Amino acid sequence: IVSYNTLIKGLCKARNLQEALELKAGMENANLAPNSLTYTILMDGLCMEGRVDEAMGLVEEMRTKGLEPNVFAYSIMINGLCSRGNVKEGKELFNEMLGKGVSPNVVTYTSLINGLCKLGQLEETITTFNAMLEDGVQPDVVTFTGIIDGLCKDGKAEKALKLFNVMLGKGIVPGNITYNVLLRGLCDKGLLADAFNILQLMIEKGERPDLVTYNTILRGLCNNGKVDDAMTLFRSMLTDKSYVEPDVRTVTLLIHGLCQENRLDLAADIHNMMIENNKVVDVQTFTVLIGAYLRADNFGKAMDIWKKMIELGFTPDSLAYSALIDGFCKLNMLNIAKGIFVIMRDRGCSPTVFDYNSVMAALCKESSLEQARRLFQEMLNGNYEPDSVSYNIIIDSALKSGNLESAEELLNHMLQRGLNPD
RNA sequence: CCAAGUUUGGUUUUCA
Repeated sequence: IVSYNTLIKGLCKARNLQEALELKAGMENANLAPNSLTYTILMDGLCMEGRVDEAMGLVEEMRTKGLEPNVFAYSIMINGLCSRGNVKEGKELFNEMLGKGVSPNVVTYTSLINGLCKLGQLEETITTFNAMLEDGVQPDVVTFTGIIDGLCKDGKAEKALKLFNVMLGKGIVPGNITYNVLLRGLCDKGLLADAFNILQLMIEKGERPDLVTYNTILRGLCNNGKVDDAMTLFRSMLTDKSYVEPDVRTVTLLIHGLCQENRLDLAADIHNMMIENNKVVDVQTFTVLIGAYLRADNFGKAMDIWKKMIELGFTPDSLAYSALIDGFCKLNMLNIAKGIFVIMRDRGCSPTVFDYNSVMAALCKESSLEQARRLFQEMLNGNYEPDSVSYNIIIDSALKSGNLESAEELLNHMLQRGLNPD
């Protein structure tokens, strides 16, 4: 049974759930009863693939086989639910486990807290955190890191910094990830000075900045008008062994930053340099450049880059087409944009709601309200779920044409679909 | 004896 479990674990890690599940069936056929470990491995594997319902099914199956779910099983399921935003059911499961007398541990609490935090439910996060303390479970570095990240993503970097200091005061040693999330939060708030202080603290404490650290800093520099410093950092990463080699994200971030400052030719030079040196670029890197050139009205250059991308054997994905569609819309080349819809379908990429929104917005701008409405209808007919942006566009166009009734009607549709107007 | 939790890149509307 140990060997079965080991094999199943390997298959799950390789995302080969199909075979993992078959192997479990195989054990059963061989009259070997899967134990709790077998179940939890599979449940975790299913959750990682987003198949949370099936994982829940396994919990039921455990019960029918007389195996009561243990703290591992509950923690995995609570994490599976919460990390996909289903905190409601996560909490239910948590209460169920309390009812069954299974004691949550630090992992269980941390999973729940993270789910709450990601939804920005600050008060309940604190309540749960306190409940954990009362329960005699001590938060560890992962718990703190999760909350710090939640605060940062909610735009509360100052609070996150305070919590970071509380953590230090408790003698908990921050890990690389802790520093990285905090750095990201501070950079996003424009608190670069604080970010660099933290970076220095990190180094002083003997934690080596990793690739994520550098990418985070580079992004912070770019987003705060310090692209030249970002360039310097990038060069250090390329040449200085005490740094870390840049990866495709580093390159994409830098190119994105340069493009936002309208330094397209420099961005393209760097991009070419990377290609010539066999460094990593991918579809996303190309997409940034192509989008930027289209926005700058440089249709020819954008097409050159697109061609180069194809020549080098990269397959454009849905977002690459989106960049084209959006670009052509902004250049008022709506017919071409619509042509891309056809082309991308041909190549197995479905246009997204985003793409429809781009075209509808462009149509509205040139006052082709009738066509915009038709496109909206086409979207509905094609089983697309318009999002609040779609509604904003189309309602805006109705208002512009003085058609108050249909604007109101659309607003009602929107509410029925549970979208919030703003 | 073997299972669970935290971080980095590209596209869309209006107004600021």
